[in-house]
Amino acid sequence: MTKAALRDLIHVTKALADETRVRVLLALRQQELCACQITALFGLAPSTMSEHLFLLKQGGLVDSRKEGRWIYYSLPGKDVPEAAREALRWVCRVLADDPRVVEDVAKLQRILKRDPAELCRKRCRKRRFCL
Amino acid sequence: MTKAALRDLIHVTKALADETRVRVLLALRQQELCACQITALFGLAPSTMSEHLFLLKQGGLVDSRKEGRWIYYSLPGKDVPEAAREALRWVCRVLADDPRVVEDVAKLQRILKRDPAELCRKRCRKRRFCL
DNA sequence: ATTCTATTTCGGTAATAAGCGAAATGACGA
DNA sequence: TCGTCATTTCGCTTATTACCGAAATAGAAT
Repeated sequence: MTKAALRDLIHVTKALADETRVRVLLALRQQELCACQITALFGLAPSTMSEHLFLLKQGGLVDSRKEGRWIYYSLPGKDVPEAAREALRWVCRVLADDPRVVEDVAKLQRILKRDPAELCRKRCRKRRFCL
Repeated sequence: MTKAALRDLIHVTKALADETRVRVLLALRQQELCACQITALFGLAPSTMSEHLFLLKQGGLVDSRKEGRWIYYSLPGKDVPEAAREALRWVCRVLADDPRVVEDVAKLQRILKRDPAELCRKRCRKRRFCL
């Protein structure tokens, strides 16, 4: 179809070849999340998570939307590139019941109850803040 | 479903996160191939290819069968693990028309015309033999 | 304008992975 | 048995990547 399907696919598989990144995708199933919420969910440095999100975006596995200072990430909509669409369905289906992913969802519920602004402040001031 | 779906899936995605390895999978669509044929196809050292094949096997993306001194690799049959089945269909479908993959198929035709024994001898004696 | 603040970019370190050649393994043939 | 040969394992080097903190960027609020 497209000319460089191989390169595109490798972008996708490299993006998926890291535990943190696939867990991010699973966390986005229900709603979009801002970068600080994702960062809080996994307890990594903001810079680290930013790089993970860049790789996901490069693979076409997430969309991002800027609103004020916040950047919201979400699973891609109808414009999802071909190489990524099936991969997303596959990953979400295979991992839906994985215990780690279930834990992540529970923790995410707690994070969503908090004010994102306050979350960010805590997160960015004192590093390694983890709910 | 299974307990450690996440670990299994990462094995699959890491196996797929390398250009050589996905090209090996595509080359196996039509027929099983022995290790020396695969090695000749890509022009890598036998030890390197052996490690690639190990990773593919670890991800459940190939089966292997020993016949005498030769080891034949093939796409997995009905016993393919859940984490790998859909991934295989996805990769093969997305890459079917990629120019590099098409080249590989053409080169593979030439390799299949040769006697595997002779191929192996050349390949293993003088390293970097490439058809 | 200046100060906060959410995110990204940069520089560096430690862990992981791809590549090779040499040596080990295991099966066949003389 | 002994050598031959296809493949794998091992030790090593180089390249890539995950991670961090510090600095840079960009948007909001004062």
